[in-house]
Amino acid sequence: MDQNRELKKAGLKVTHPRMLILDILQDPAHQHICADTVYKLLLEAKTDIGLATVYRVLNQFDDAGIVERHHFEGGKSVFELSNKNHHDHLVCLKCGKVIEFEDDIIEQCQKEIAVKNNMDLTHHSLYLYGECKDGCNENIA
Amino acid sequence: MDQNRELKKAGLKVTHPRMLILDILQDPAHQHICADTVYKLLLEAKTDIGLATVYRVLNQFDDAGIVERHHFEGGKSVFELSNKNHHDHLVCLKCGKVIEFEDDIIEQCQKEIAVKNNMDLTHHSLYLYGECKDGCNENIA
DNA sequence: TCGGTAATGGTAACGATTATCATTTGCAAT
DNA sequence: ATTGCAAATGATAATCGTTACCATTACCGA
Repeated sequence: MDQNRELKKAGLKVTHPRMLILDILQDPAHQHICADTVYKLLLEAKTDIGLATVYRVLNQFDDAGIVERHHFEGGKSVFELSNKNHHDHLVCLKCGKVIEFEDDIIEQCQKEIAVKNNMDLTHHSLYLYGECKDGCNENIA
Repeated sequence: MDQNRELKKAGLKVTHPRMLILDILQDPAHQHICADTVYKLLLEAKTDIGLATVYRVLNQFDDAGIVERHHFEGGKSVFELSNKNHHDHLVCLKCGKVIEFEDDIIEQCQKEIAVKNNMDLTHHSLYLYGECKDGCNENIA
């Protein structure tokens, strides 16, 4: 069991809810997922995990660095596994599609801006919003 | 009256609450202000404008393009007058200070990324978070 | 297997924001 | 100036995402 080790490494006890939530996060179909959707998926899977636990576990995963939290427009947090390279996001406001991208030049500029303004940079959030030119199904995910 | 024209141009009736809120937004001391703070200032000014009206008016100003809405970390919206050049924000997580900056290179990169991914860019949000190296009073505004 | 601590689920509570609705106000036409 | 009516307002209930609380349950080392 791989999740097993992942949880222990983070100092978290291996419990049923945490395993199931990690499963969902690891499913490529569920990138950038919100707490509510995780909860719905757990319900559909006929488990009886409470919404409070979903929020708690996602927060713990965030604290442990297992997931990253994002604030896209809309007011709710979305999470993604943090086992990939740093990247930013391009979000389609029509269909909800999320494209990940990396841009070294932007990263470099940000560092310079922080230095210029006498700040220690801890993190940043960059979201580009737009509309797919084609292949957009108009359904917000 | 300057506000008068500003409101009419936006197709908004000139009312007491809207004038007062516009006053507050135009005060350089109140850049990046949240709805709650606007309401508190109105209370201190011995007016009897309701919180609902504050939210309503800020939304109308946003729709009319009079203000811009930002989502800094912390979950609440902050507003600033949009009568200045486009810029992004650098936020100190210790003292709450907000520094505005412009970076043409970053802007250019963003456009290229959108093109590369076949998206029409409508807007973006870029926030840099960090800590002042000095002169930071540790009080969240 | 047992025991204690940590984790859980249900639900109440919370903060930010919006909806509802009866009352008041701006303002165009008189 | 006066009137009429749609638009705006204020009080408050309701909503949404999230957290707090607390009695019960589940991990896991001894």
